[in-house]
Amino acid sequence: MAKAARDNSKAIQRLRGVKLRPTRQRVELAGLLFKGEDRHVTAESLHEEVTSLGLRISLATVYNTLHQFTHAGLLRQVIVDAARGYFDTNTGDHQHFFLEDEGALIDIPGDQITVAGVPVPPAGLAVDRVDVVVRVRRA
Amino acid sequence: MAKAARDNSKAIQRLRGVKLRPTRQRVELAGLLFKGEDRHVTAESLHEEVTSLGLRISLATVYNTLHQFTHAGLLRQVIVDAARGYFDTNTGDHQHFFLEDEGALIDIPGDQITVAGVPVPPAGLAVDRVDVVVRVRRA
DNA sequence: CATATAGTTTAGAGTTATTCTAAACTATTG
DNA sequence: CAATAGTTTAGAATAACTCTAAACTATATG
Repeated sequence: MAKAARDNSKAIQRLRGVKLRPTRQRVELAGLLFKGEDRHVTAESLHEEVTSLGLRISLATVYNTLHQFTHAGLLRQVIVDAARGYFDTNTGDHQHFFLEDEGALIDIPGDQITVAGVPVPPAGLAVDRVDVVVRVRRA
Repeated sequence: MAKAARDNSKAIQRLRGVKLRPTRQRVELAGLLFKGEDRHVTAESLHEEVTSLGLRISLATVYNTLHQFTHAGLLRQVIVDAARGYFDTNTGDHQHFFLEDEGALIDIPGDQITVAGVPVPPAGLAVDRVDVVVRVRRA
């Protein structure tokens, strides 16, 4: 029954669930990231968002937290751009459109794309993940 | 009938073919890149190779040249690692294994992998390329 | 074939994204 | 509520590029 807009109890639960101490910074970031629909952020974009909301979290902490969340399975890193790292709140099976002109990502549900014919990896190696990136630009 | 080992006439032909002046640096780099089988290089790795052969090409020129070759269609850039850019001498239709432990790439022939169900891109956008990266690590 | 010129190369400075470091801070435990 | 183990932070450091302006060179031209 707490005020919905600032209710961080879900974020705290989520952090406890993955054994991360619910510090003020982690709670605020988790609150932003997991509040609504799936999101794609970069460390800089998230830091700007945080700052524009009047919250105070250092950029280093944003980087640390994004990586901790990723290791904990709360986020997934998407590699589409050599210049910048993206983090995706959707950790399920899915793929991406990457809009090269504006550096934006759009999810493609995992049941929509099928990849067939992936060869057996060289001896001693196991497939970790198969990433599909559909690069699009202005027609 | 020139000495095979240092015969750069093919490299020069190739450069002329894409309207790039065959400077000493470009000829030497093209010679290394297109001499034999397909290769995957980073700017740093190629620069080290060049240097270890006693050739003298600045790192800036290696970067410039890799990009020029890419624009000319002689190379293709592969994005698999947030930290580093890879260039592939195989510009045809194909995909990659990425060995995460050692940062190496292995080609997967284009006729082996099939991607089905790619959705129509959002209005005004056209598919540029569909990249598949099979990330593998020690089993 | 000498030379003008447009294109190229380079060292080194600059930039950008990210990581490191060591000191200050804080959530949890007893 | 103090001890302590884990966190955060500013600022320095790093890594991978990119830029700049001056020196150089392939090619066209007289």
